[in-house]
Amino acid sequence: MSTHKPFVDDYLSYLLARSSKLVSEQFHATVKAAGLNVNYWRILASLSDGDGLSLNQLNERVLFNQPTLSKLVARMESEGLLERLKGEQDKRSILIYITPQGRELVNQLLAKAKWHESEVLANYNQQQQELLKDMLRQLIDSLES
Amino acid sequence: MSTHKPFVDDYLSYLLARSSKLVSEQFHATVKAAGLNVNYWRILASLSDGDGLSLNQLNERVLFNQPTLSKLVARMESEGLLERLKGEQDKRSILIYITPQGRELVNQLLAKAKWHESEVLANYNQQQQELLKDMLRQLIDSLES
DNA sequence: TTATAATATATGAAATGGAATATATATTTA
DNA sequence: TAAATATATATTCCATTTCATATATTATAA
Repeated sequence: MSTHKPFVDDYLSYLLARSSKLVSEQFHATVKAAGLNVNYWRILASLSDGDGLSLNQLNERVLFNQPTLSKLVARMESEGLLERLKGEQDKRSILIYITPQGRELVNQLLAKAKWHESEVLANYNQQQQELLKDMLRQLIDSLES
Repeated sequence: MSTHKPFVDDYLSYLLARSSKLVSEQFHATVKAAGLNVNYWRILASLSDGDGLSLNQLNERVLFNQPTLSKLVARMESEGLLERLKGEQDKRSILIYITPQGRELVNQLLAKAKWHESEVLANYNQQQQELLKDMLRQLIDSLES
């Protein structure tokens, strides 16, 4: 009998997809309990440290595709979580801001997200945690260019 | 001016989602060029090292949700890539096998996938590559239990 | 046993996502 | 500057996914 390691268990893309899904899905329960859908949460979290991004800039962070993000942002505006303002210099662009209501929601969740992360990483010491994140950031940088 | 690090750039779930998406999307062009859609590829890759899994078992690997996988598998059968057999011991279950045609497709892609992975990881030495994968595997294990 | 609960998969209606394209504005070129 | 090209966002239409539930089979309990 073969002790051959399954393809997917040694395939980086699979390991990333699987870990990503497992980590984020655990947190989804919390997100939904706060009355948000997951895409809304991703958008708000991406804007949380500085809004006024254009749709394009926001999309570079959240990696949806453009029509999807366009529709999501429109819905979120109609639900009072975001505000869209036409760009001053470039009138094609639309700049996206978090409303006070959206801010309140995301602030609650940011704290919970950090707490959840610390649970997920409880088995690693501080140095290992940084190492993992650094490797991922490096990977992302190399793929973006 | 603040040099504060954006929330998402230090948030594990985001780093995983982003790296996962970037890595897999790069490879999608190859998958599509082979005439496959991405979900088909994931399913075939997950079965490549041992088929005859039940729908449930397969779903534990691919992490779709059950109706989605059920429909995908049905379509893939109708397109000649998979075969579905009713389970012997448990007649509720359905066991999924790759057809010769599906096997041929996936074999081509498995080789290309490994090559792509080596490109993605070119900046890391062998030891770092194993370290990254080990950390991800550990993370997955801890989340599955 | 027979009734009850649990499990594996399938199905249908509604929501969502994506490809192609439209619209509006900006930039470049002749 | 006028025309052509490029860019940012929106919209339409269609395929796919999801939620809820149905069906079939198995396991458990009375």
